[in-house]
Amino acid sequence: MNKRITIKDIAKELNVHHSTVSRALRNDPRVNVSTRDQVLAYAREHEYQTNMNAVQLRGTSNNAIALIVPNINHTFFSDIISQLTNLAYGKGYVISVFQTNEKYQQEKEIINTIIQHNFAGVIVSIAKDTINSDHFALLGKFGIPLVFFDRVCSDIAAPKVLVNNCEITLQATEYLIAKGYKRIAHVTGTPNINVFADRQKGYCDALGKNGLAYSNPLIIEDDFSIEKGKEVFSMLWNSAEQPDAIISSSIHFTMGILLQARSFGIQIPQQLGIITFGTLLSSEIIQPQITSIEQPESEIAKITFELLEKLINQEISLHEKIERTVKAEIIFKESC
Amino acid sequence: MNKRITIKDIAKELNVHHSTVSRALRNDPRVNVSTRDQVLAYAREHEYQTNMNAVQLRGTSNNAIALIVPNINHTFFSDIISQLTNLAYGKGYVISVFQTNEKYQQEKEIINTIIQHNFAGVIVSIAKDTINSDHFALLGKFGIPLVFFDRVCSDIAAPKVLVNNCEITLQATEYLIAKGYKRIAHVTGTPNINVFADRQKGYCDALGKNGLAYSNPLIIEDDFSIEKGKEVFSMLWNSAEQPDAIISSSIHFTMGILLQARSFGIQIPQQLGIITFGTLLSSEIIQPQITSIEQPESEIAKITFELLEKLINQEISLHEKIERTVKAEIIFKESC
DNA sequence: TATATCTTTGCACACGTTTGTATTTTGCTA
DNA sequence: TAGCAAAATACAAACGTGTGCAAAGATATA
Repeated sequence: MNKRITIKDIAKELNVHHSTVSRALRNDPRVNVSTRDQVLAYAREHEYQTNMNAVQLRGTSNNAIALIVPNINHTFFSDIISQLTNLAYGKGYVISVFQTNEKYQQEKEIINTIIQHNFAGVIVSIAKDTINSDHFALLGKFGIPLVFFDRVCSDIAAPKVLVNNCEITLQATEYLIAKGYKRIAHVTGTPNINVFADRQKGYCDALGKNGLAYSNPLIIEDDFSIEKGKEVFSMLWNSAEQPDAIISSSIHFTMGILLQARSFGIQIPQQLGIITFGTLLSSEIIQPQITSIEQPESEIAKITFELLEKLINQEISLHEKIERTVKAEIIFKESC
Repeated sequence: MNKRITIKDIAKELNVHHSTVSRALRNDPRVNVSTRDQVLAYAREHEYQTNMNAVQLRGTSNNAIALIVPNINHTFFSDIISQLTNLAYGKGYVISVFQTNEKYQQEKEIINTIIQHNFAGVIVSIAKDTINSDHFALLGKFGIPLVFFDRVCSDIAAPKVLVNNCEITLQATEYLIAKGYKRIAHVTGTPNINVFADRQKGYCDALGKNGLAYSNPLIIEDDFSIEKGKEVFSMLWNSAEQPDAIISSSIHFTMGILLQARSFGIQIPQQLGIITFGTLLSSEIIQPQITSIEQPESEIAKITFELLEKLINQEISLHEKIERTVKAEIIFKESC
């Protein structure tokens, strides 16, 4: 394990001042071509690597972006992580991914870490637990650019990239109504999060518009898992308000519902209509094929990254109240 | 946007030397309790945050770990990322995730970035493209601890966490043979990678042991995708060597194969037996249920992290040639 | 009261880099 | 060849922390 070589080492070896070496490495025209070539050659030869901690300490630059998501291993998020990582790589940025596990406390500590490491910018989709938003305000105090996507904090001034959850859920619900379904259940997440609040609004609006009263027992808010999906479905199916259709906010829920419905011998779409948010690796593989609402992950990633970049380059300001809404799409299949 | 407050600011305000503040913040017993409390109070009040760049520049510590994977949005990897992130969080480390997209060039540049940022350690699963391993050797030269998992570099001295790919594929193949299948195809990845070389060896060994000659046309090496799966299956099925069973190294391949087989009206398991590596969100959902080989992601993550931690704490050395092999498991279902 | 011991604080330097300014060297012109 | 501008290099300070060592102050011991 050789000690790492520094700019000063090169300077000493070549009998020049280390400032000259610094300039040479950055191709400053002020340094003589021959000495520059000498420096570059020596640096390459001895595998010189910039010490970014020193660079960043001076405050000159920082190419690290932090990405905070509730769960890395949910398709929606891992797709976006993947896309963002590639976008960032292309622009010379490095992305660090953080996972909150839906916990407010973790989110808070992560924000502290980000401030301490002086990240150039932050991209966030907030945790379910998150009620207080002081930690995001803190980022602002330290002048660290911030962009929200999907799950946002309404009371923080920062660009937001949203999905048209309300609208698309309204459309999906009306589609079910048009198909003749009457007792439509909505299985979703906590309305503390804009995403699920919006979907619930769309759902309720659709029912209202079509003269169907919505009854609380048909709205279920819970944590996403296949097991919960099974439980929830059993409960719904055996209740007085037995639904004839379900809109599910999570593919995990949907899996559980499908499995349980199958074990009950329920015919889809005849006895039960289903529309789900999200998708499997290949949705075609499931019989019957499920009508789903697909979110444009790569578009979200692209817009989000562009906004953060503009924020970093000060082309836009945190206080401009920018909101971009991208359109989800209903993929019509056989489940309703 | 307030300028960020530093240790010196606190010192000036409280009329003490900044070294005293530094010690106070780290709970050094050498500093008087009352001054320490004063410092802590002031720091909390004014939202002081350590500047990690300065700390790391001094070389005292670094709590950032880099994780390099070929693809973030493959279940196997996103599961491991998720697990590792949680483990690291619990121990006060921060994990940065990098994605190579299976490209050698990107992997190389990522390694440079890691060296430049002085990461405390690196966890890697290498890209398909990677032939040369000099960049990993470079990490060693800079004294940065390194652990490989799953896809490893055999010629680099670093701990490796492996899956018993050869053994489990042998078992799976023999299982198919025992079930009466005779022309077993193997659809897999490039043998440049140990993972796929091992699986191929297990497959060939099983055939050999059971007096079945293996013919090249039944071994397909390609990049993973559903489309490729479809193509490959069409090709196989229409070839002279039409297989009666397939072992697939990728769930993407398997999806393609299943879809194509279904469109051909092929009966599973009667006309075609299938065993696949990997799993869907819920494998039960597919009819018939597919016999699969499941890898213990959380165990891999756990062992990998423990090894890296020991390396960082110098409890073990890079040259100890540590190899841990974890066991995959065949989940028997209806597809053969 | 003088001396020894312990507690608390201050001082100065180091980490590696960048950058404004001063200084030296070079090349050119009169 | 003196003089001067231009080119090249050197110097020094700064970023924010941590730490060995010295110094000062407080307390205890003889």
